[in-house]
Amino acid sequence: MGANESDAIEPGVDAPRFVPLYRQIKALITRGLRDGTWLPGGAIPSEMELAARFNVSQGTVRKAIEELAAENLLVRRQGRGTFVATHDEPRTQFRFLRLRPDDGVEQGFVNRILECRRARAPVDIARSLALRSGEAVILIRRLLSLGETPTVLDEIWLPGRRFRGLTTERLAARGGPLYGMFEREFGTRMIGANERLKAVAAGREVARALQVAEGAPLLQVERVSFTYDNVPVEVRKGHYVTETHHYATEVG
Amino acid sequence: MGANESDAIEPGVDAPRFVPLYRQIKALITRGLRDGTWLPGGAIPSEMELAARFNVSQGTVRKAIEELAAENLLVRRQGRGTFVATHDEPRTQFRFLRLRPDDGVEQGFVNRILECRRARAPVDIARSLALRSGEAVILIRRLLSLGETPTVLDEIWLPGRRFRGLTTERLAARGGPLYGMFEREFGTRMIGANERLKAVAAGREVARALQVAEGAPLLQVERVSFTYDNVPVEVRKGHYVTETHHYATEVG
DNA sequence: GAGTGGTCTAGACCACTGA
DNA sequence: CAGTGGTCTAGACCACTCG
Repeated sequence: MGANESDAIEPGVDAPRFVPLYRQIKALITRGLRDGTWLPGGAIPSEMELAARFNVSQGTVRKAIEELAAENLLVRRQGRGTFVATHDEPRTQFRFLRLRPDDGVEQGFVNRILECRRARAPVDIARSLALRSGEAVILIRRLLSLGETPTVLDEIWLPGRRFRGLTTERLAARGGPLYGMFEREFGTRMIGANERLKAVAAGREVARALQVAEGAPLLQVERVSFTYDNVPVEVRKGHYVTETHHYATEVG
Repeated sequence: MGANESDAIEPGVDAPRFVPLYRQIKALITRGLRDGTWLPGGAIPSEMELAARFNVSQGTVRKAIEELAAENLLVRRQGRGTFVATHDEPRTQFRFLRLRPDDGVEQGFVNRILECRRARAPVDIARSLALRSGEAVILIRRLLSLGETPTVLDEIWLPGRRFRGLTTERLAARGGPLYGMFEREFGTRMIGANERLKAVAAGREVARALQVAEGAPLLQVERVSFTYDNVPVEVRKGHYVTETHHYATEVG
């Protein structure tokens, strides 16, 4: 007998002996998403059509799509179709910026780009992005303000290859959320991220940028974001002022 | 045909015009969990038996169970059965205490009860617990340490009715996680919680208890936990030392 | 009314566990 | 080997959207 010809799932450390059909279908759909066959905001083919195309039953396609919808890669809308999730929706943005006003009255952030330049990856960034130390990266520094109040100072590291051509001008030209622009202009869609939070005392530089006293308590947020197949594509080091805001999350 | 006899779903503000069968089955199973018909760690009846009991197909029961498993109320184990989730498992504890060592080397916390007494609910606690201001509550103060290093100072508020008879002695007698004891001894299982995080400067009392300098940055964590049907049953105000640890979470 | 996703059923067979 | 959950199929019908 030949070797296992499944190329849908990479073997990993513990090669599973059995891969259900719907997982293979899921991998095929994921590939279409990654490749840009179907674009963010657009519809994918109907269940019936995918079932015919892959030569499986509708129920099998459905199970694959249900998992992708649970992972926020797809959005199902009864009567209309199944759509590729996009960052150009307020709901999605809320999921990625967890800072909320204590009094519940939402206000929009104003985004100011302080800097955007090419650099060589320091060791820690390189490790997080699965690059070699010294490889080309892009560094963005930006400030989010509420009205006149600086609130979030971010330092964003991106792999140079994937974001070639990203400049301050392009960032300034495009308002709106960064992740929306990344998926439109660079074909890189952020799927999720891991965050590590600490309370720290404001250093001199950060304190000045955020207009707080040196030594003031700040929420430090380190994020590693990934795209399809858990490939890391962004490191973000943020400092949040939590005087009138809090970081909201759910556990359980 | 008679009127719709479903008493499984409460109408809510927007009474849904259509409630699928599997949701009604889900509500019936949830009731059994809430009532203690099936206890944490124990098995619920098999899919076939539930299908027969409720007079629906196995597939419908399966869909109800799948949702409950996705919400971490049930745990499915192929070949063995479906079990009621319990806090007496390390996996579950990790989900509720998000503090992790920076270097990845896990260490167990030592739990010391500083105080446990009856009190009257302040306004904010009362509101969070859906009590009237001044109603009986239990206040626990406790310290989690890593070796000799105090790391987490918690102030825990519980509704007096539900936790009648909870004393320092009972807390001390039972080691292990609080939530495990709550579900065993008081029949109240914590399902999930919302947390609000801020960076704050240590006040005098807190600084002394955590052996840090007054004004040192601390991670303040305010938690409201709920049991079945989203009923709030605990308010927790914590201060975390994040010198060598971080709060880990996922976004997306 | 045509087309989409959503529900429900019935049955066959597979993967896994434990006695 | 019996019993459990897991997969896959096929078909019927329902709820919803939109032209």
